[in-house]
Amino acid sequence: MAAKAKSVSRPQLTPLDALVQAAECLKTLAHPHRLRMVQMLLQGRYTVGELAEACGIPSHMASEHLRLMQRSGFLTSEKEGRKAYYKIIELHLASIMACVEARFGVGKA
Amino acid sequence: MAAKAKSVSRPQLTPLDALVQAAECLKTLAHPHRLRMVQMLLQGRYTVGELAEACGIPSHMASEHLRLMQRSGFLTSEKEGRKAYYKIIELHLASIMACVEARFGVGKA
DNA sequence: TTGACATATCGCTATGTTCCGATATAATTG
DNA sequence: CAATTATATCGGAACATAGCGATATGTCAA
Repeated sequence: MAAKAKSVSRPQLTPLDALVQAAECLKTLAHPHRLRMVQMLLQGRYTVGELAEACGIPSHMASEHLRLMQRSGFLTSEKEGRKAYYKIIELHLASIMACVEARFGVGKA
Repeated sequence: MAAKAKSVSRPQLTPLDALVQAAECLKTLAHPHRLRMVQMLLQGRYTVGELAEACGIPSHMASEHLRLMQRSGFLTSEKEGRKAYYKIIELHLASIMACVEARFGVGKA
């Protein structure tokens, strides 16, 4: 099967089901408050309340964003007393956030 | 004071309005067919029909995805006869796709 | 135990997105 | 010119998501 010129120059395509997963992860990330939370969590451990305050949202909404990211495998949480600390477990988030910061600035922009 | 890490280690936050823009861009990217199109376009120039076929969707839907990405400043198009060639103009897409491929594989995964 | 606090969950509404058929425009071919 | 091809746009149905008040759960302090 001689194929068309194209099939020669496209050895580098990600399979569709991987792209479906990738799209879901990007969708999870694609929210300003969730981006802020990820950015903070890449620098340390924070509670729901701290993240909520930094985003200027009620803490029950921060809780929902965090739950969503936890379901996507981005985060995990540890309870300490009545507080819940979240932290990053998906290490690729660091490089993706670096890309985002390279494009959209990191404070000084 | 015991340098509660926090106030000291927090000079690195992206302003909220930049995160709003970033979230919009990520949302634009967060679709499997659009990821496929971007991945292909990072390797060359393609027409609407070629991209549609690679995604297995009707070309009028490819056209909509492409228009969306054009509005987000990712792409531009050039008409040649009755065909329309699209190509990447947002160069940061290369590094973001590299992150995505690092996490989700690029064919061999 | 009572009350305040921190977090989590539920139900609802408003809004947005995806997909699709139908139709429109524009270039090429016969 | 009419028919075909390639792309673009419109309108609507199905579905998903964001945000919010109300409420629930678990923890601490007095």
